[in-house]
Formats: sequence, structure tokens, C-alpha cells
Amino acid sequence: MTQDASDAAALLFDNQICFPLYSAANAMVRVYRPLLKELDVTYLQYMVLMLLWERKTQNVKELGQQLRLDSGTLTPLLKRLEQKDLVTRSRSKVDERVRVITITKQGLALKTKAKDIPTKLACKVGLSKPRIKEFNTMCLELLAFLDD
Amino acid sequence: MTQDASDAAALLFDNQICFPLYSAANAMVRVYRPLLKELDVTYLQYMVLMLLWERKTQNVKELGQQLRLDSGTLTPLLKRLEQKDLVTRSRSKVDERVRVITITKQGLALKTKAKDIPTKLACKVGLSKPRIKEFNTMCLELLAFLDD
DNA sequence: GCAATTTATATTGTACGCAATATAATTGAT
DNA sequence: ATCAATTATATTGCGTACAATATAAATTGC
Repeated sequence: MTQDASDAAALLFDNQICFPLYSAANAMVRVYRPLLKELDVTYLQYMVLMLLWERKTQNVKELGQQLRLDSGTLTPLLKRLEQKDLVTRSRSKVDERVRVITITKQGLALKTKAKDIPTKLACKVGLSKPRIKEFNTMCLELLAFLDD
Repeated sequence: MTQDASDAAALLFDNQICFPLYSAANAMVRVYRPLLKELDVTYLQYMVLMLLWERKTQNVKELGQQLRLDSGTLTPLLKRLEQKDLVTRSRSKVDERVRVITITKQGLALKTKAKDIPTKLACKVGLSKPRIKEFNTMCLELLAFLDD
């Protein structure tokens, strides 16, 4: 193939190397939505709660590093979780800049309600366990490249 | 492992079967952003233009099917492309409900400017060509399950 | 000890993504 | 032909993402 032909092929929609990734991520959030409706949280809020179920107090930076998101996304999200009484937002006594997020009793209680969600999602996902593992590995590998 | 232990493991953040997908999709859009800055379009706008480079006139439904997006997302996006004079938004003479999107001369001209973007992106992605193909296949497979 | 720099978070503005709903044109059944 | 159902798009409202910028507290260099 000539260089020009290769350039042209690279600009064809169906040859876009990441559009299926983009669509799959959207579809995944769409599938989660009805499952999370009973908890009245979004997918991202659910991920934040999950982190806080494991370690009940974390600051914004710690959450952001695990979620790969910054305060521009997290600050308003955490305010919404606070308004639902699922977390508290206090300040560190040691360092006044640090915003300390702590899960509340109600936030912890949601964990019980969430018990069946992973199974329900796994059904929707369809792929076998080893194939999911393989898929996650590839996503993480890609992520490592994309994040430099 | 007992059922309870398995339930608990399923709610651990690091065991979430789709969070790497979510993060990778975000990272991918982030990597595209500086590459598309010269064209002054977003990733999704770039995908729409790509479809219109291949077939210069398409209606909203046709675009939506290929992009897996609805008018709630596409209508405002197409208005923005119209404001940049990259597309026109007319009505079908045959069926007045149908909004016909046509790429403009300026919109077509952007294709030349975009020539090097796929190569630049491929460098960032890092994965080998066959591995990218494998990854796309898995995303499409997952997508088929998630979309029922 | 204090100015300069760094760090942690917050704010602003833009653009998705999508559920829910609205509107207007077309089609279908009688 | 007419009215009900369907279809195509638009609108509204909410919640991300994130670049750019702002602010205030802590740290560093001297």
C-alpha cells in the first residue's frame, strides 16, 4: 500500500482504533444505570463509595489518584454525595488545604443494598471470567501508554 | 470461597470488571484533545466529520446508529459544527422530520489537516497492530453483550 | 523569619451522554 | 379521509470530564 493510501485508510471511521473502546465505555455506564437506580447513585458515585467502603476516610487527592480524576470532577461529585448524607467533607487538622472525605453510616449501609450488583453486571457483560481478566489487562496496558 | 466472601470480593474496587475500560476511554479522549486542537474540534466532532468525509450527506439517525448516540447528544453537537461552518443542517424534502447533515467545503478541507492524526495517535497507543485489532474485537464483543 | 514556590482544593466554562419529555410529520387502520 | 400510532428530531435537566484559572495553606530557600 502506498503512503497516501495508508493515510486515507487511517481516516476511515471503521479503522479508528479506539472508537469501540469509547462506545463500550458508554454502553457499560448505560447498563449500570438501572442497576444503581435503587441506590440512587451514578456509576462514578458508586466507584467513590466503593473506595470508601474499603477505607472509610480518604482525601480528595487519594480518591483522584485511584479514579484518575481531578478536583474539577470530584469536588462537585463529593458535594452531591454529601447532600445525600452518604459522606462528610471536613478539613484535615494537620493540613488545612486537605479535604477529608469520610463515609457516613448511611453510606456504609448502601453496601448491603449493592450486594447483588456485581453479579447482575457480570451477567450483562457476558464474557467469561478469564476473558474479562484479559480485557481488563489490555485496558490497563493501554492506559499505561496513554498516560505516558 | 463462601458465597459471602465472593460477594464481598466482588465489591472491592480493584475487582471492578469495567473500571479500567472507563479510565482507558477517558484517557483516550484526553490524548486526542491536543492532537485535535489544531482542527478546533472535539473527539466526538472528529468522529462525526470522519463519517461525513466518507459519505457527505447523512441524516441524524444514520449518524446516531454508527456512533451509538441519540439526538440528545447529536443535535447540539451538530449545531456547533454548523456554527463553525463545517456542516449544514437542512431538512429532507421527502420527509420534513428528517434533518439532513451535509459536510461543507471547509469541513472537507479539515481532512487534509487531519492526515497525520492517526499516526500520532497510534504512537501514543503503544500496542502493536494485531494487539489493537484484538482489543477492538474484545470491545465490540463486549458492546454486543451490553447492548443486549 | 519571610518571600517565592509548591501543593491541595475549588471554581468557571465548555462539551458531552443520556433519560425523560415534547413536537411535528408520516404512516396505518378502519 | 380521519384519527391513532409511530417515527425523527429537539429540548430540558442532571451529572460527569477536564482545561484553565483562582485561592489559600504549607514548604522551601536564603
